[in-house]
Amino acid sequence: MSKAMTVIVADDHAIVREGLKMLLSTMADVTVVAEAADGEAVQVLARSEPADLLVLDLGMPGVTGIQFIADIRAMAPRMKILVLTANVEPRTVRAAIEAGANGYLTKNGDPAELADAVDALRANDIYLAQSIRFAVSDPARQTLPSATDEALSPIPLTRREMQILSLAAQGLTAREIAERLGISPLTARKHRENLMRKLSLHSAAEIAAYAVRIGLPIG
Amino acid sequence: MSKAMTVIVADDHAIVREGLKMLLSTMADVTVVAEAADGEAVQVLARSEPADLLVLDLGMPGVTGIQFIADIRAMAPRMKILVLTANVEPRTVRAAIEAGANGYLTKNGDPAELADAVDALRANDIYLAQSIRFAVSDPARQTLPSATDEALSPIPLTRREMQILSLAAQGLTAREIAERLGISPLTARKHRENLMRKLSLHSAAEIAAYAVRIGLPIG
DNA sequence: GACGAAATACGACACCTGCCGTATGTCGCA
DNA sequence: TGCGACATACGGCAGGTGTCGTATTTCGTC
Repeated sequence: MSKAMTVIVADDHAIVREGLKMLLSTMADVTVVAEAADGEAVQVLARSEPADLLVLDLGMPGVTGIQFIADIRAMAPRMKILVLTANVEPRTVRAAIEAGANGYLTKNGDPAELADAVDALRANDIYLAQSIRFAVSDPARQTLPSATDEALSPIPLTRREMQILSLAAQGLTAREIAERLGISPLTARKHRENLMRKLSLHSAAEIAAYAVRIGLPIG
Repeated sequence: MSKAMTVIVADDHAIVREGLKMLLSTMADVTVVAEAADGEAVQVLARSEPADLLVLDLGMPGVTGIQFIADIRAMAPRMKILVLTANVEPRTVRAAIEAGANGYLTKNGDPAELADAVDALRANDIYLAQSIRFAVSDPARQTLPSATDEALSPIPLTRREMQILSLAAQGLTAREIAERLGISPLTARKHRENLMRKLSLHSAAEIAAYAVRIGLPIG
């Protein structure tokens, strides 16, 4: 019927990309036209050759969380974004959708859901993995994402805080972080302090555990 | 020529399993006969229905590192073990091989390596991913793994150290750990010190990241 | 141009950490 | 019986952390 749907596959693991490509290629009217291994490649593709669909692993290097989705959404407003990640924190799911993602799959889910998700997105629906559907379906949030922004907002971190989170997660001290970013150790410390308050974390260990769990780039 | 090679695919992400199965099914004489999503399932399969090959993701829940490989090797001595992980620490690669793994692939590597690795293992060779080959090829380690045990052995932790690792990973201080275990804070501290030396970790953050990455129960 | 958000920067204080010692009791195994 | 591994326990010291302040500059947006 309609012409083939073009897809960009973005995941830092080549083996996972290959698996996704094979899974997608079994679907009718789906063509994988490009792949990306880091956030920058995704941005370049979104700007120069946006496809109909982007399958995006949130744990990639250079993909600093939710803000990245909003950036891609801004670059390629008509491209569907299907987030694929191991992360199942309700907060992140909500935030991803509000930032402009059209679907959210977990790596633990039934692989058949990938096909369902692609179909749903093709029909301009939003698709959430079975296992996390409850997270967004609570009655207080039935309104369209475009409406409420400031309500229970998904703890937005600033760009700087995102950087500090990533570096602190690697066990770097405030001084080391400051050196890498070319700022004062006291400033690095203050950024960390702020992000810890936002995320309700209380130690370096909790920062690291949190970062690994949400699949932040650790390298 | 020969009969088909039976394979068990073990990864906690269903989508990755599915991708691996598709990749493997494109190879001649390879049949995926089972899959597992956690360490326990792998052990059950190894005991009851060992296959010719186990493709094992080291990052799975219940797969507590190197010791797990040795256990599987003991349960099914004739089953080839192909380790697949994002981890590229030379130490881990060496330890995995010494514990009885027959191959080591990284998730970042060229997917074509999977076929190469399967072929190599079928021919009773050991296969290492291109990107990490240097790690084990240093001349000082050319001896057979069966010979040297005490040398750089695969980092055994005592029961107590395991407990402390788990608690420290949650961000607990020495005092809090001591309270939970009913021992002196100074003793808890010493246990932590010892396990850190064994694992070459140097901060609470690294402990937490390590624990989450190897899938320790996080409480 | 005015306002707010973000980024920058500094200080103080109690506490914890990572690293270095040492020492004693228990238990298994050769 | 004795050796070695493990668990227990204590202390010092330099440095880092977590939490509380305050203050200036830069930047986007209304």
